[in-house]
Amino acid sequence: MTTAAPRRELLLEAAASLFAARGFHAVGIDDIGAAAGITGPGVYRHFPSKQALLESLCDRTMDRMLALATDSGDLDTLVDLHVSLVVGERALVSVWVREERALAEDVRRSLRRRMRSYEVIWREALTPSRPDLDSAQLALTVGAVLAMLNTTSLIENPLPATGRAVVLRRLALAALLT
Amino acid sequence: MTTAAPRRELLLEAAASLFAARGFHAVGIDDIGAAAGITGPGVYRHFPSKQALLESLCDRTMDRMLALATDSGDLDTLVDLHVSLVVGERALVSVWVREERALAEDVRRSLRRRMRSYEVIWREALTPSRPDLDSAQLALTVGAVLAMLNTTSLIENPLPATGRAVVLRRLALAALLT
DNA sequence: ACGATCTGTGAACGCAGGCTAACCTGATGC
DNA sequence: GCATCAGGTTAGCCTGCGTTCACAGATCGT
Repeated sequence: MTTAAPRRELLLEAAASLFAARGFHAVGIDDIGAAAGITGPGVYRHFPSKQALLESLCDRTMDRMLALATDSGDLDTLVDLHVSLVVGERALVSVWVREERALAEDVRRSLRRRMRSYEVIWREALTPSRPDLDSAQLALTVGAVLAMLNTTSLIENPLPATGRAVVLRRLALAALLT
Repeated sequence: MTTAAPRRELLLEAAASLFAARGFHAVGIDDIGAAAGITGPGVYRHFPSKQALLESLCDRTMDRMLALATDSGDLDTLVDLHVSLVVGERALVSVWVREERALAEDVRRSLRRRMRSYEVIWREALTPSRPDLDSAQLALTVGAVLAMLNTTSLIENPLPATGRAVVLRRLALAALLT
């Protein structure tokens, strides 16, 4: 399964699950190293700082989201892909959602810009279905639905992944199109 | 307006807006004191620790939510009241949503228990309208919709409060009832 | 008058935790 | 065979920041 994963990747995975479970500030460098099989300072052979680790994770999340967006045009598959991302990569998404603030200002701006362009794609996909909404209402609608899907990554629920996906997809489409 | 507010209250308001704007860990005791008109250590005349400040804020938020829930029975007014809380007390809600993790374990458990009882009220109000959902689906639906409303407190949008409330109300009802 | 209490101040303490320094080692290339 | 380097290790530095301490004015009951 995780055979012969390069150390750098191990560190990212370890950081993702630790940050998701306990939060950025509550996790020490030593914890991250230990979870990847080395000691704390060893981490600095692969990343220049603890923040850089968080940056890589958030960047990666955003990369995946934007990749989804370029793949497909209509709203339906947009929702589908986003839901599958959120359900499939819970740790990554929840870290991005909750710890974005711990990033340096410039990195945050860059991330927000990319997020904004993602939202624009959603708005454009939604616009034809909702001529009743002005642009501010459209923006709030898309923002709220995306927030719902994203923060769902940290809700605990007995449903298996496929069940979650079905419910979320229905919720999102109902909110967007009703 | 804020004439003759007792210092303790000033501190809570200052902490709320600072935590909301910059995050718990990025705000120092000195900042909080300064925003309330005193120096850092003076805060300890009113609160035993920085965490206690956060606890008070989260407790207060939860108090308000539970107060709403007991006031009214049917889903429609439940949504209405929650939306008006979220729109009216953005700082309080966003602090609770994002900084809950910084709390001590026992306080968190207590808060979660109260939140859970709030969600149960929502589920009971929703159940008659949705006989098609089993209990896990119901729980996820309610959790997702509440998460949407709550996290909306940190979305920036040109719409005025009333406009926001209208959109959010429609989104929530659509997601819940469709 | 006058202690007591409440609320505020400046100075300093303690310590957690991110990061650096110095050293070690096995693989690799020439 | 030996220099080099990637990738570890342990020990320790150092800064920020939450918190405590000793003290100073008000305000107040008696």
